Amino acid sequence: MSQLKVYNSLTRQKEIFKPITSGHVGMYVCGPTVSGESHLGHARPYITFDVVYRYLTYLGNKVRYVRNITDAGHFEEEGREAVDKIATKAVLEKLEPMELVQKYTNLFHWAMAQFNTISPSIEPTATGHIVEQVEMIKQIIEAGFGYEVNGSVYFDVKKYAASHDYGKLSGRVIDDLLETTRELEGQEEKRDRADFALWKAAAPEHIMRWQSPWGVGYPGWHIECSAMATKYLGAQFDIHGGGMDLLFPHHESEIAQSTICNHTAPVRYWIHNNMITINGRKMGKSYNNVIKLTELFSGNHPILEKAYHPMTIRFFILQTHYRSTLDFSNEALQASEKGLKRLWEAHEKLQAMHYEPQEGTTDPELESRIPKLVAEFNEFMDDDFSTAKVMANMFEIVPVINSMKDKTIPVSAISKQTFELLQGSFKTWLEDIFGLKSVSEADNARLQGVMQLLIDIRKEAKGKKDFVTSDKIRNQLAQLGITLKDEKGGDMSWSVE
RNA sequence: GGUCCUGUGGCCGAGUGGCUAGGCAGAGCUCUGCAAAAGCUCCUACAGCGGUUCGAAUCCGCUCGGGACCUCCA
Repeated sequence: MSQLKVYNSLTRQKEIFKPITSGHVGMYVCGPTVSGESHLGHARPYITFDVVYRYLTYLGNKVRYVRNITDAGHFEEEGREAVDKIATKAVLEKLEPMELVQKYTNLFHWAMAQFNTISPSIEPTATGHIVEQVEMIKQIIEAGFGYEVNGSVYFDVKKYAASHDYGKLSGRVIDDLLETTRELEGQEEKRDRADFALWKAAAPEHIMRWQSPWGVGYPGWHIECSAMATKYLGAQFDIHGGGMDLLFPHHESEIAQSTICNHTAPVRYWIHNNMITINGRKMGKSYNNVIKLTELFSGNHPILEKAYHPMTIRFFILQTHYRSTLDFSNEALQASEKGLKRLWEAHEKLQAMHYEPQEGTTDPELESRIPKLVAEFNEFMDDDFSTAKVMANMFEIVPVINSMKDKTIPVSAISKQTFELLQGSFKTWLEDIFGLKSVSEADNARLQGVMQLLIDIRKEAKGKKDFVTSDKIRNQLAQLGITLKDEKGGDMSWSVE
């Protein structure tokens, strides 16, 4: 049994994964800001870490998976005015802030269910942890690393950097940060350009506001994750995940805050997924190239040639290593769609198959190759979650399964033991670890009964060489989006578009 | 401007210095009443130029592309 190795952004190398407490894993993943609809880019981390979660569980760990909901507006600087994203949007849509947040939270949960992701163990909200955040800020001030100006509190990065390595995670050099030529507005209050807000005083028109020792305001951008991760996972925990774009300043600042409060580095393994790009460019609001998940599922977007099933997206994401960029295109997605169909149909055939021993039919080549390919599933996954390589191995096995189904290879070409290994592994890996499920809407007993009837009639017609009737059945079903296939040996199978 | 990543066949994408990943598309064949599916075979690429090495897509250097972060961002 090989050991799980993960690429740690902090050390920039693959390390053997060892949880702090053997058999238990604490994992925190940065969740969505529910001020708007999630898009394709957001799907990547949640699917990636869903598989990480599933795999760690499969390895026998008890995993506490915490993923926050950011429902308190994060600080956004637009021109001179500091505007709270959620508050602004709420005014536009004429909704109560919490109403808006609820709407998008529900939508997010719906999308995650479409992707068949497992719900986190704890899904804390920022608004539900204002007290914890205030407490943490107090601690930072007491420790001498925070200062108050006009009702806002900032983190003193320069002071922190004197005794700690600020920039360790993101590879940033503090002096470079200070020298940045970029002109930023609304920074007059800060002692230093590199400082970041822990608490912001709320302007009168700001709707989301809470009482604090420094006046009415709202929490800064990074503090919620520090506070909630500490609360639910402790001063130090195993894994912190999120998109690469959060490395700086978000995660870097999180480390600084938590280190001051908890006197220890908060995270053992930082895991970051890469971006989904479109025409080589990161998908993001600022680039105006966003495809929302609802649009993706419905096909209702000018870029989209058709609707894409959530499982196609999931498969598409898992066919690439999580640390590589993944470029969106209709062509690529349609390739995934077809690939997944082939793989899944083979999987279903395999599960429905029965082993029949037959003397002298064993194929030594297959008998040695299949277990090897299956054993590599674990090896590849242990190598920093190489889902793409596991998929590749599965595709190598697909022709064998199809041939067995068509009886061009006897099932007994492999031993019963190997057959059961294969059957079990496909189920475990595709369904439990990769979290894929059937795309078909055919899981309906009544429809299955109707189809069986049509198949029986068609078989009779074919038996009488009445091809007019048999073609009529097949053609009209095709028009309804149901594909009927004649198989070797006279059987027929069907699938819904 | 600073820091970092990256450039693989028609497309998408794995790739640990030596043993042609895989998917999609394309071509041929087999099976088949036809169709679809499936099976078999073919298509063997690593931006360019140098260097290290017995041997480089993989290491080093330079050049040229592309991107991310430095500002909300998955």
